[in-house]
Amino acid sequence: MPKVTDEHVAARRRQILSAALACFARDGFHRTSMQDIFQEAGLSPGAVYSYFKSKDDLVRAIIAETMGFLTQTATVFTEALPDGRLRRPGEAFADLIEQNRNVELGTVEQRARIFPHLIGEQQRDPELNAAARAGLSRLREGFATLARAAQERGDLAATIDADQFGRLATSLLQGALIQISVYGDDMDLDAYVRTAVALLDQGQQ
Amino acid sequence: MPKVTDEHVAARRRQILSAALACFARDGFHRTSMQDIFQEAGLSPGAVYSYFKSKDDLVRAIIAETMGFLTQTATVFTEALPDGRLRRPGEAFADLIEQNRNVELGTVEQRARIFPHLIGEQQRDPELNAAARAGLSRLREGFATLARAAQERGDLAATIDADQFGRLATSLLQGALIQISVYGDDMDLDAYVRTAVALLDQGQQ
Amino acid sequence: MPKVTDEHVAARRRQILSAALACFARDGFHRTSMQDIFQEAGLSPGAVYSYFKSKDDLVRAIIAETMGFLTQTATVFTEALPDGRLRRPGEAFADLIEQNRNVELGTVEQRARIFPHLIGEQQRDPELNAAARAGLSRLREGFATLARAAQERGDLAATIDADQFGRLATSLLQGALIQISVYGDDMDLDAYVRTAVALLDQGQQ
Amino acid sequence: MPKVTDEHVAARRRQILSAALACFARDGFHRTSMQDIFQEAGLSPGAVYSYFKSKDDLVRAIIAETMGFLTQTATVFTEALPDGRLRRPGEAFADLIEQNRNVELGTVEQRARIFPHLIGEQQRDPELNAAARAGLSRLREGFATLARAAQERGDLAATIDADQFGRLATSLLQGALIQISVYGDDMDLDAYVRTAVALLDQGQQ
DNA sequence: GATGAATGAGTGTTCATTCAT
DNA sequence: AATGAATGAACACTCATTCAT
Repeated sequence: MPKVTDEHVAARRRQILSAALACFARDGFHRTSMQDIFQEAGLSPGAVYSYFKSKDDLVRAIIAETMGFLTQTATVFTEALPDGRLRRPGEAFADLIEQNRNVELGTVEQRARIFPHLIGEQQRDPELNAAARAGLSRLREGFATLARAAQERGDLAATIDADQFGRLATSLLQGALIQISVYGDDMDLDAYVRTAVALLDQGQQ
Repeated sequence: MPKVTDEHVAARRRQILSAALACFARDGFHRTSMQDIFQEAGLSPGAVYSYFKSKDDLVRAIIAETMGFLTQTATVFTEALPDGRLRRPGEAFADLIEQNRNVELGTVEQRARIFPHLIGEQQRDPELNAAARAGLSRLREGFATLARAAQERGDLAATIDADQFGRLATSLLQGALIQISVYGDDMDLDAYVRTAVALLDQGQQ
Repeated sequence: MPKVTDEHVAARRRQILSAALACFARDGFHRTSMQDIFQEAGLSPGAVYSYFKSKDDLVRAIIAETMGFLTQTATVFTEALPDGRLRRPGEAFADLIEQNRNVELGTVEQRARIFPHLIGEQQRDPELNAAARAGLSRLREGFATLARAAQERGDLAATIDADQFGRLATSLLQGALIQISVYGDDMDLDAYVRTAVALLDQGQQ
Repeated sequence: MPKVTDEHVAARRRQILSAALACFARDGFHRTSMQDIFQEAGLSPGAVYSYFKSKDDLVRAIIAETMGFLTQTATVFTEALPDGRLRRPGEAFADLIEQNRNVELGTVEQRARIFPHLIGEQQRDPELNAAARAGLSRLREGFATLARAAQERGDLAATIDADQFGRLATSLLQGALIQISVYGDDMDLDAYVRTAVALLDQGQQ
C-alpha cells in the first residue's frame, strides 16, 4: 500500500513542519527545544526523528519553504498581466504583500517572526546563505526588470539605477517584516503598503 | 595587581565587549558559548565574569550600545544645519549611513550581522522589545519631521503620509543591514545609498 | 523502551535515592557532587534528572524520608500496648531504637551519618527548620506524654518536668546518632540503650 | 621588632578566626565562601592567605579551638572541689554548660550552630575524627569517673554501667547543642539543665 | 606586608539524539 | 511504525587560590 503510505508520510511531515513553524516563530530556532516540537506536534521523539533526521534538518526545511515562496512569487509578478503590460514596481510590491497574506503553511506573523532568525542563520550556513542570496537576488531582479520597463514607459526617472531600485524595493519588504516583528498588531501594514506604492511608482497611479 | 585604575577597568570592559561583539556577529547570541568569548578575549572565565555578571548581561550591553547609537544619531540628524535649514530626508539618510561607518566599537559589518539576532531576541524579551520600539520610533519620527519640512518647502509630494514615509526610510536602513548580512562585501553600499537618496528626495538634489 | 510501568518508575526512584543516600552519608550534602550520584547509581545525568529535578530536590527527598520516619514512629510508641497500658519512657526509647534498625531505605549508620548534615542544613532553610522543629517536637511530646503517665503510676518522680524530660529523651536519641557517627562500629548501641532505659525508667524494670 | 610582629600576627589570626567563626556559624563550612570571610574580616585574600594556608586550614583551626575547649573543661570538672569531694555528675553537667556560656571566641549560639557541621566534617577527615573521638572520650571518661565516685558514695544505683552513663551525659550535652541549633531562642536552656541534673543525680540534690 | 585581578578546575544542569522494546 | 527512557557532550557559571605589583 505505497499510495496510502506516501500520503501518510506527507501528512506527518506537514504536521511536524507546522508544529516546528509555530515553535520557531514563538521562540526562535535556538530557544525551541526538540521537546517543544514533540509536544506541539503531539508526537514522540522517535516519530519526529523518523521524518526529519535532526533539528537542523527541520530548521532547513522551514527555511526552504519560506525561501521557496519568495522566489516563486517574485517570478509570478514579473510576468505580463492579461492586457500584455508589465506591472508597475509599486503595483507588484502591493501584490507581493497581498500574496503573502495567504500562505499555505503558517501565518504572515509567523513568517515575519521567523524572518530575522532565518537571516541570522544564513550568516553561518553557506548552503543557507546561497539560498538566501538566490532568493533575494531573484526578488531584486524582478523589481529591476519592472523598473526598467517603467523607465522605458517614462514612468520612472531614467537617472535611477534600476538594479539598486530593485534592492530598495526588497528593503521595503524586509523592513515591513521587521516592523511587524517589532510592532506586532500595532503596525498598519495597509498604510505602509500605500505609501510604499506612492514612493516606488512616483506619481504614477 | 593593586591600585587598578578606572582606565584599566574601562579598557578591560572594552576588550571583553569587543570580543563578545566579534563572536556574536560571527555566530549569533545562542551559538556563541562563553568559552568562545573567553578565547576571543584571551581571558579566563573568572576574569570575564568579574566584569559582566552573566552572558545575558553581555548580550544586553552589546544591544544597548547598538541601540544607543541609532537613537542618538536619529536625534542629531533632525537638528537644523548651520545655515538654518533642515536636511532633506535622503540627505539625512546618507548622513546616517555615513555616521554608522565610524562606530566606536566593532565594524559596520559586525553591527549588520548582529542586527537580525537583535530583532529575533526582542520578540521574546519585553524589555528589549520596548527598547526596539523606542529606537525605531525615534528614527521614524526623525524622518517624518524632515518629510513634513520637505513638504512645506514643496520638495516632497503633499499627498504622501509623512509618518509612513518615516517607516519606509527606516526600512531602507534595515534592508541595508540585512543585505550586508546576506551579501557581505558583494554589497555596494554607496550605490545603494545613492539610489535611496534619489528615491527619498524625489528629484531634489 | 515503551510502556514503562509505575513499578519501573518507583524502582528507579529508589535506585537513585539509595545511591544519593549512600553518597550523602559518605561525604555530606555539599561534598557530594551530582557526578558522584550518577556513578553510584550507575546512571547518566539525564536519567537522574528525569526523576529528580535538582540536587536540592534529591536532598529534600532524602531528608523527608528521614524525618517522616521519626514522626511516624514517635506516634506509634505513644499508643497503648495490647494490655491497655502505656509504655514506660525507657521502654519506648528502646523500641524506637529497635525500630530504627529496620529501615526501608539505607542503613542505620547511613542515617546516623546524615543526621548532622541535616541539622546543619535546617539552620539555613526555614522550610527545613520548620520540619525539624515539628519532628523533634512530636518526639518530645511523645516522651512527655509517657512521662506524665509514668508519674501518675508513681514510676517517675513527680518533681520532674515532663516536658523537659521529653527533651532529654530526645537528646539521648540525638546523642546516639552523633556517637555512631563519631565512633562507627566502636559504639556499642545495645549497651547504650540498656543504660538509657535504666536512667529513663529509674529503677522500674 | 619581633615582639610587635608576634602580637600583630596573633591579633590578625584572632581577627580572621573570629570572622570565620561568624561566617561558619551563619552559613556552615561549605556555604561560606572565602570571599565571605574576606569581607567579614575586612581583609584582602592575600592577607588572609598569609595567615592560613587554605580554607581547610581555617576550618581545622576553628574545629580545634572548639574541641580544645571541651577537653579542657572536661578535665577541670573531674578535679576535686576545694572541700575535697568530687562533683556529682549532674552538678558537673550544670557547671559545664555554665562554663560554655563564657567562651573566649564567639558566642554559645555560634558554637551550637557549628557543632553539627563539625560532626559532619569529622566523618570524612581521619585527623578530625581522631580529635573528635579524643574530645568525646575525655568527656565520657570524666562523667564515668564522677559516676563511679557517686556509686561509691551510694548516690547512684550500682547497677548502672558507669561508662555508658558517661555516654548518656555526653548525649545530653550534644542534644542541648542540637536543640539550640533547631529552636534558637525558643529553647529554655536553664530548664533543660535543671531537669538534666535531676535525671543524672537521681534524687540527690 | 598587603593587594586584588586573574586563574581554571569543577559545579549543577540541559537537551539533541538513540535504540531496546 | 512508534515509543519514551536513557545517554552524554556541552553549557553557563563559581570560587579557592595565586602572584605581579
